[in-house]
Amino acid sequence: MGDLESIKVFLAVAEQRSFVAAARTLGMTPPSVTRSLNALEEKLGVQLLLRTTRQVSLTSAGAAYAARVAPLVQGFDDATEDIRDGQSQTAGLIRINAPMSMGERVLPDVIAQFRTLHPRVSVALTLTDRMIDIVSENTDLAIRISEPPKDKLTIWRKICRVPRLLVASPRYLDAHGTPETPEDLTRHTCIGYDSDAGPEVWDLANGASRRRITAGAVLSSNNGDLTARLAINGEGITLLPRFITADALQAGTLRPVLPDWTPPELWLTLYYPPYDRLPTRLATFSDFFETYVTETRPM
Amino acid sequence: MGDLESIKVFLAVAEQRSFVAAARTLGMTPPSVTRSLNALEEKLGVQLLLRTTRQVSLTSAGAAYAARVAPLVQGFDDATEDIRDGQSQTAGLIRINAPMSMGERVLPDVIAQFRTLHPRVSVALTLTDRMIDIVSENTDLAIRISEPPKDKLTIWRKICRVPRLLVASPRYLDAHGTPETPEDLTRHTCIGYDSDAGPEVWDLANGASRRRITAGAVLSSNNGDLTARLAINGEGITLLPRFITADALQAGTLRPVLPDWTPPELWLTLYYPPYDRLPTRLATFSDFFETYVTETRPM
DNA sequence: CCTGATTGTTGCGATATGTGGAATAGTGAA
DNA sequence: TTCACTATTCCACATATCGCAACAATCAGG
Repeated sequence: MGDLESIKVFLAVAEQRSFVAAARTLGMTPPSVTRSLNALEEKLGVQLLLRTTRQVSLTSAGAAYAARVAPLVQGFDDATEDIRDGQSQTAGLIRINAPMSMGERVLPDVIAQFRTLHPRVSVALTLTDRMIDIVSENTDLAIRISEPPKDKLTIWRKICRVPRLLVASPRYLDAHGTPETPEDLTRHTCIGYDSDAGPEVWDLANGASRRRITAGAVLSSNNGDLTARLAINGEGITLLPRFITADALQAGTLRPVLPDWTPPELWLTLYYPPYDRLPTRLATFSDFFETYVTETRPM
Repeated sequence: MGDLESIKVFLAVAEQRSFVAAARTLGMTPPSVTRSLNALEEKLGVQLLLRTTRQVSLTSAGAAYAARVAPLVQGFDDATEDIRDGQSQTAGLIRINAPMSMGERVLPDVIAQFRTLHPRVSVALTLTDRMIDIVSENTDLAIRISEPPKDKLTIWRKICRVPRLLVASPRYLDAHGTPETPEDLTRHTCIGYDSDAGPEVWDLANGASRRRITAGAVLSSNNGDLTARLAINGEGITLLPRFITADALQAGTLRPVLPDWTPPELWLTLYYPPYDRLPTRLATFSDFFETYVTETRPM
């Protein structure tokens, strides 16, 4: 018999001063109560109860032990109940990891709105642009912009497409000319995303036509906002998600380039650790995030 | 598997981030660790660990649970250790029950001296003149002046004889005359001890001669000090332990009566609850009490 | 004083539970 | 790709656990 269960039996007997009464309330048989208590007393090496066939009372050691362990048992029960609630209800901590570009733009508002809906949820937000090992980083949910799979032990969920377009600053285009065809890009400075997988490749499509351009030969960055700033400063042409360049396009500090040629689709994707079944709070947040990003604030 | 043990396994795995390492430190096999954790997670309905064959990490629920139950487990271990120490060493609480006459005279000094020798012992002292049911009164040790046995479930230990003698005040003796033989007592007011067993009987012996006198017909009390005061006030003759009347005899406010005739011996006796084996602190106190009462301050 | 009812304990047989060793699948490093 | 290591699963076996029934001890009531 487990220790904790023995202690619960002991507390029940100590409270009711009866073996059979304790057995009834615990749904056991009197013999089990006897054996459980014998085991506990033997384990402790201390006599806890004074038994007569007609009455049961505590030794002083038993009384001290009962007073001491009763709150601990209560603490276990509370912890069990809380963790169960936290699992079934949408409460508890969500550790989110996201790329910096999203962390600075959409996430503060997402989290604020979500927390007004679910006040019992806490959020711990870390920003990383590198793709992380989700399990070793202690993350419940990683937001990434990528083409879905990676390894087979993470679970992912596609949220929405992330439109991208080629952009450059008016000053740059005035100085170097506006490309008319993908082939023209080879004569331009193409600011690429700096990945350790090697230089970035832009696979552009226009209807059935496809062209492949290698970017980042002379200038690259591993951060979308930094890349955008370089482009605005007139350093070259780059390929970025629209939500990063939207403000600059609106302000006219960036202009679309080759608008008929579209790069491969990227997906806003949620990655989860290898849960067998997702905790409620993560599912709830994922749903909320999807509606937010597709309806409230489309990318 | 017991709950508490499962939790310990979980904590070991959470700390070492490895099943086999935890199995080693706990002296188990890896399969047992796996099963134990599966059982715990199933019981809680929550996934606590994210397992990959190469690394183990905590879910946020698991981290919260670990942080919460770790001090509780520590509390159990501490409680277990303390109660073991308290049993083997002379420490802990001793609940003593004594008659009022002793509580006011010898016990304060006994307890004070004992506690300077054993500072980790606490004493809870209750005074009752009635013989109590030791188990239902939550007492570890009852001090009584009586003829030993009562029922068969209590354990007793004779400490020493308690000499008694017949006494009366000089004023009473002057007024009513001094008895010369036990038979004279029948013409006197004999203050008896008020027990529900009926009127007190004085069995007096002088060598081979024996006389039986019934006392308490007109005046009785259930408290030795009160009886002594009545005698000092000249209400009659009474039979009391010497340690109660010693001061009055010294001061001359009481005088011995029929000094050649001695009543049956009473024994200072310690009664214990039906322990299978006596806790150390009770044995130590009993030994100390015996030496105190036979050597330091004989009755 | 005796009897009946209740309580805590023990013996025993059936069941279930847990155990360790070997085999398996998955993963990271060389 | 191979190799070493990890967590898991499978399976046979031993152990313990359980409930029922019988037993001893005690108290209440006649």
